[in-house]
Amino acid sequence: MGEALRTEAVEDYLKAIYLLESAGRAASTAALAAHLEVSAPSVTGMLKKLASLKLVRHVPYRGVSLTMAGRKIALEVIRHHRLLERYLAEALGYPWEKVHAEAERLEHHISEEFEDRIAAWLGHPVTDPHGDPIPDKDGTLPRQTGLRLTEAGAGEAVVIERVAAQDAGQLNYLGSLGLRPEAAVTFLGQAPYDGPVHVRVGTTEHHVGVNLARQIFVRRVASPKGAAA
Amino acid sequence: MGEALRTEAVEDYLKAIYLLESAGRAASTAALAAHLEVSAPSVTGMLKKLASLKLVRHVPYRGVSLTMAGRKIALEVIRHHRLLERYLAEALGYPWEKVHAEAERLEHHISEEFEDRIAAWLGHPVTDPHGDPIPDKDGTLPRQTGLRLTEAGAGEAVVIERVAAQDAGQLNYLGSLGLRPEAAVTFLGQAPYDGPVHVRVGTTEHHVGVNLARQIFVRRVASPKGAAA
DNA sequence: ATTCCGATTTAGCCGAACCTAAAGATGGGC
DNA sequence: GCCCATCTTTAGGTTCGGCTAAATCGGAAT
Repeated sequence: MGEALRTEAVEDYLKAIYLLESAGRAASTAALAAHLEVSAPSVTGMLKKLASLKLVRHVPYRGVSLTMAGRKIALEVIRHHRLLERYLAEALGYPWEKVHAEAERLEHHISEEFEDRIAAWLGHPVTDPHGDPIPDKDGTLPRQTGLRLTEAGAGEAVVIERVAAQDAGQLNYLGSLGLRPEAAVTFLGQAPYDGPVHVRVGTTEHHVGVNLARQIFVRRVASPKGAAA
Repeated sequence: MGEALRTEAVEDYLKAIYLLESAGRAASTAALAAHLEVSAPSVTGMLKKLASLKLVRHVPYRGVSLTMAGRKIALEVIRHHRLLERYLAEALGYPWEKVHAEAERLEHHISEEFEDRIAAWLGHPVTDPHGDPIPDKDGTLPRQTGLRLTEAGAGEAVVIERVAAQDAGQLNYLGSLGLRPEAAVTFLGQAPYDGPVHVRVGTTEHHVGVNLARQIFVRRVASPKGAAA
């Protein structure tokens, strides 16, 4: 006992709590209900169960936080998810906007052996196709250093590190523009009053709505070979 | 509605009924209970549900048979299972005695897109690693023509078509002897009183217990290049 | 300090799929 | 033709994870 309680629902809740926590947002009942598409009372009920299992700390009316044991499970599920996304993209040619849904289905059902085999096949990657870090088997995560594209200096050359958009249509659109992890782009600036963001990819310029652009995280690039003054 | 009822349990029952039917054995409550590792009353309950969904015909105290709708679902699940087995073996290097357990986990959770992509990757194979036929997308099955190894004529050259053993240890053993689908072997004969079966694989002879040998299905081979009188 | 609104929890319920214990059907042996 | 062992179903109950409706909490605004 202790392993028997790892139902799909339990794993889903722990993952959702982890993702909310790591996005800086509070893991409130309402946020979890929205994330998991269940009613608020269902969330309360499950949180009480998770607390009794010592997987979360639950302060009534104040939300939850993961215990070490809960975080461990969450990271295992996230590792499965992100490895699967990467595998689906690389081994089976899935377009990046479709990998999430399929990985979501499979993440609870793969064995440790499957996990190990796809990780080895992929060469133990550290990020998924969206640029999100893949937790190590022992639960350590590569540090994300990025800033938002919109926070770069005007005219600055950057490399896309991560695209946080979830919607398949948005991802497909960004992909068609070449705005995906590892792409080198130049942030040209932003029109006033939350206007569109101007960005150069290769030789073409694109305008991207602010809300979408804010989902793009980049890292500064040292100097794109001999470009410094 | 009509799709919503395809729970994992429903799919498992339909698959088990199909496999029992196609093995010639009656789909009795007891047989299903043994196969699915649940109690007999649980089976009765589910059969009533399946009957109300028009997926099986249930004559109380007489067992069940699949309707067309039920057979369709069973074949879809079996297609998933066998495609997965093949994919795990070929794409990820799983040994054949391990593919069954992993496919069992995943078969209910892959999307149609995943099914299509692995089928294409494999080149639309018609058998799984055990030699069992993979149903087509429209539900048609390649016909199995084989006879049991023990039914071949003494001294006859045959090709293994299918290995029906389920146990991982047995499969591992047979594999280590080279007794796997597509292997060309010669049936040398059988010791009296249900004694071991003698078979030649390549240049070496092996003795295999009758019960295990009876799980091996073969097809007669025309003439192994210039071997005829 | 009081009110009020939104967020949360409690209370009570449902369906799916399992279980055990007990009752009922079937069919083989005599 | 009857009896009995075996198989199957009925009866009643559990757990899990969801739901709605109603009560309650807590913080923001007056």
